Amino acid sequence: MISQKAKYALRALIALAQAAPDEPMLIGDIAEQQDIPRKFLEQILLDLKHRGLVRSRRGKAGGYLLLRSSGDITFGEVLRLIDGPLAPLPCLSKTAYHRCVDCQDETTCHIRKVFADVADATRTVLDRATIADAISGHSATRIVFELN
Amino acid sequence: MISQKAKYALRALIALAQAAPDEPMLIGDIAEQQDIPRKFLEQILLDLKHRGLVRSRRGKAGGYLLLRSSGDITFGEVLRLIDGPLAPLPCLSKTAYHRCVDCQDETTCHIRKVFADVADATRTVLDRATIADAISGHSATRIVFELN
DNA sequence: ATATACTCGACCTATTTAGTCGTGTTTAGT
DNA sequence: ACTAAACACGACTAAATAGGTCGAGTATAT
Repeated sequence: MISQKAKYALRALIALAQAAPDEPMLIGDIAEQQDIPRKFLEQILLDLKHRGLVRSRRGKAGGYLLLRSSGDITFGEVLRLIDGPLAPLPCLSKTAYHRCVDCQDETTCHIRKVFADVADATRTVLDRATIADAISGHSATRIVFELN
Repeated sequence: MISQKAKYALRALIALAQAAPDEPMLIGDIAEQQDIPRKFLEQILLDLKHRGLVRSRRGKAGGYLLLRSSGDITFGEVLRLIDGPLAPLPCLSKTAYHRCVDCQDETTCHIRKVFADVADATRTVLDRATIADAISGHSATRIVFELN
């Protein structure tokens, strides 16, 4: 399960992508439109800003704007920044690899091989799906499963 | 990330599958072989027993045995029983569906569509991969990704 | 000036995770 | 029947995470 925070982040980005491209959108407006606790959303947008996904303007006529194109922001990127690595095991993360604490031998680990397939699949889907895709309802990836 | 508990459960099942088919294996032996805290493992094996994956014999010459064939126990089943639903959103779980608390309209939810692909992929992989597959190192599913 | 709006560290509560403990019950062997 | 071996099981605990909230501060347009 992804965190509530990550859901909020994605919904906020979708709201920004749907807003007028050059008029900043207020935190309060995003919060109300998307039904997100306002103070919590402040925190989230700040994270997104620090990571360069959005920019902000303070004071009157301030608010938030998408800094990059909605077709250029992937679900994978957002989830990694809010929830951490996508991989089901730390030893399978490409972006934040570290050994499983109690792993005796990674090359022969029986469960690792199964989860490598899971990691691969989720990474592919989430790193291809953009905010723009989500809005259009168009899926970026078609997945075909074949029996081995 | 899957929980430590689920990893332990999978490793314990793998150990049982690799043991002599009709001689019970001691909790202590599984714990030592797999480097799992013994008391914690007791709890886990009890869960697996209540769900019918293993059976136990008490007293001298007691221990645990696999109740079903290792080719019949899937990773999906084990993960669901230890960690709960596989789906990344509650509204995408086939086994434990429930509405996202703050969802305004499920049919038009933009993030749901993307995560539906993720859910599909992980379900497919995990519900096909068995304990026997894990031991043999043979992958049950080949996944092909196509651009849409 | 001043009202508006973002900034940001600190704080908070409930739940979950990862165990541990101790007592009880069952069983095989003598 | 006794006893040692082994599982059963509810209760307990510490630390981390999730999901927020608070309040003082800073920038900006008018």
